[in-house]
Amino acid sequence: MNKNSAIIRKGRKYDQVLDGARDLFMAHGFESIGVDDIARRADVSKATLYSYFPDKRMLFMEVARLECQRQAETLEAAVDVEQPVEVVLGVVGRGLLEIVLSEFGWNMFRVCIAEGERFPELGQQFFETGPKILIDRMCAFLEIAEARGEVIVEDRALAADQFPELCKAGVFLRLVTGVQTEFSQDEIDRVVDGAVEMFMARYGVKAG
Amino acid sequence: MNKNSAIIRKGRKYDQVLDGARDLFMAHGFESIGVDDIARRADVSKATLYSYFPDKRMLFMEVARLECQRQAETLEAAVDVEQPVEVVLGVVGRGLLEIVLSEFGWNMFRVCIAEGERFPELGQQFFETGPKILIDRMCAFLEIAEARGEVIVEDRALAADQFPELCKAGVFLRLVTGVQTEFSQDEIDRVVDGAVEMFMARYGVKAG
DNA sequence: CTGAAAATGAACCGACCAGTTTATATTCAG
DNA sequence: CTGAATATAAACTGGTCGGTTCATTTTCAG
Repeated sequence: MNKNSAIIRKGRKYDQVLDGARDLFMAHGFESIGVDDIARRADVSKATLYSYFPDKRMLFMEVARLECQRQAETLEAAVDVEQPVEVVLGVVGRGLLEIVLSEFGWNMFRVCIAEGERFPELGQQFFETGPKILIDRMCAFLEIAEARGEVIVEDRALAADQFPELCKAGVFLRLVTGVQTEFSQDEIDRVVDGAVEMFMARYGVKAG
Repeated sequence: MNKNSAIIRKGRKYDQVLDGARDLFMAHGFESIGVDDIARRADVSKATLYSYFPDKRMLFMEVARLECQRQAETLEAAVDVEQPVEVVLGVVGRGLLEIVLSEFGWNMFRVCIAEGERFPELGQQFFETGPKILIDRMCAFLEIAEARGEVIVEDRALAADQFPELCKAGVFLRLVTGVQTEFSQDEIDRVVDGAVEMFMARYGVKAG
């Protein structure tokens, strides 16, 4: 047996636990899932679970960290900065909405907010490993686009905050309040296209 | 003693309970507050409390309903639709941010999301009595403004969703994740003014 | 003053759940 | 084969909290 595996991961069933936890947490949030549920789902004893993770929170944070990372990488891979601004924004917007509307995005958000005062580290970790990355990339991209003469942005940080928010217009609030839980591709296109149009109207350099 | 008061309100200490509940819920959210805490704060016995409200949820929903109503009225009173669009939007934006950043707004939101799956009615009630009202008024105002020739808005519902979202750019996410909890007037002005500028760039009718 | 309605408080119930312990069983390297 | 490391099941602890009950006291209209 390869010695590295024992060093890198702390035991044979480490990933099993993580996978089970991810499934349940992402589907039902944090509080409504018991440690017993996770152990059962992961086909692992509770004692084993606690031999890997000090407590439920830490387990959740690890799940969240990994999942955020995965989502960020997926979105980033879909972007080609060589494309015109409108195209890039469209891709980013649609990708963002996909995350926001996914089981993961929704539950991640829910837990961050719900548990905000009981463990604040989570919300901050989420922001740093999720939205923050998007905003940073957005800033960098706007700089490139400005160098290409496609846009003029005085306050880049503000613009980078505005676009993602614009993409969630109408969708996010209805989602989190439970007023609407399913969104058609048409609805998504309408809001993303609307966001791109608005963004370009404000920052785009006129044709020519 | 006036007979109506007995009919309208169900007992002498009804308001006492409501007030105590509001204070605690708005300051600490839903789950972290116990029914015993509320009874103690309201100077009322637990049994009395339960003689007015069937359970903790219903108590919270009533508190939420009243508070939403109050906030909506305050914001509405501050608006003068006779003013130019830019001015009205500025007032609305600043008023909205004040609500969002307040103890009430923040906790209201938190609870809606946190308890979303345990009692969905709350989120929906919140949406209907809060954001929905703003959006509706916004639509109506855009129609008026368009009649005055100040703006041209093809998709009014979308625009009415976009503006409030734009006002929260950068602020909301940092707030709920706990990354930033205090916002200076300068920061608020920057984002609201940015929102108005962007909105006018997209929908405003050029000078003249 | 009086009697019904309202309020009290304190004990109590039952459910839930994170985390621990223990005695037993399985795995696997050497 | 052996023994140390790891895993297991299940019982147990300790605490929280929503909601109920009831015998007693307070309030207040008529």
